[in-house]
Amino acid sequence: MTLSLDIIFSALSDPTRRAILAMLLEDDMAITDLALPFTMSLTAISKHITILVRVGLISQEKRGRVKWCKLEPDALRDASVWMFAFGQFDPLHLDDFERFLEQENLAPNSNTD
Amino acid sequence: MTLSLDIIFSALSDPTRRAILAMLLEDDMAITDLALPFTMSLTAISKHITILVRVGLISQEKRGRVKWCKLEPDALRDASVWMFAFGQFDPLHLDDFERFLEQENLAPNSNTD
DNA sequence: AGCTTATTCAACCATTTGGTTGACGATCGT
DNA sequence: ACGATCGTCAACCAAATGGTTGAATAAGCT
Repeated sequence: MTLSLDIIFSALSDPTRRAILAMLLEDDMAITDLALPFTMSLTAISKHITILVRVGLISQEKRGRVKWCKLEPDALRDASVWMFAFGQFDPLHLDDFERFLEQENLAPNSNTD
Repeated sequence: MTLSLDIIFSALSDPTRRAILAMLLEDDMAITDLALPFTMSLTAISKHITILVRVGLISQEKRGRVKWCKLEPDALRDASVWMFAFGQFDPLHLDDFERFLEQENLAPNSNTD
């Protein structure tokens, strides 16, 4: 349990990996496509994705020769809870979250029609 | 901004540092006291604390020869918002948080008396 | 069958990280 | 003034991290 926090936070500490996750927020993608925006090698991106898969933030399904990557936000749950336990000292946080969600139309109950 | 997420998540990825933060959740403490529960050297703990100060998670006030450390949970704000933006795919999260806060008596409005 | 595309593997490299020890500067108590 | 305590500094070390290149595997196209 404490180990999973180690590797989750560690996985999130790299900007390339966070960018990959952000891309998957839009849609499921193949590894080659995920690598496209970056200047670094495909191998490097592949390694980053391996790390994200290992910590459960990404799941993969191989169809033909292409591996489709899918965001698994549930893997953030423990880390979210941990962080929120510390954030509690600032009484504005919960409101902040809700306001953020409203703004971004990301709230679970935001009726976006 | 993206740099601060790097260093915040990186700071959180070490179990010793998270343990230090947890200790400061109870009370402000001196560095020597923070080091007490750990088997590693005082120097090692001092370095960990330096990192936590650098990313803003701890503030320090020197009184005499002892440096008092204080938790600064606001430094978690950006990271919390980032994580929550990803967690939004699971509609249970907000409830989870609130339930967790209630259980732990950590909610901003939990009347603990 | 043969070329192309998708992805990983293996080996290597530089830098960062997390730890150690021993010495050092400051401050406190007596 | 002296010894103990608080904390950092400097130098060092092993292991992990993030990247590279070149070759290998596997699947699709024609």
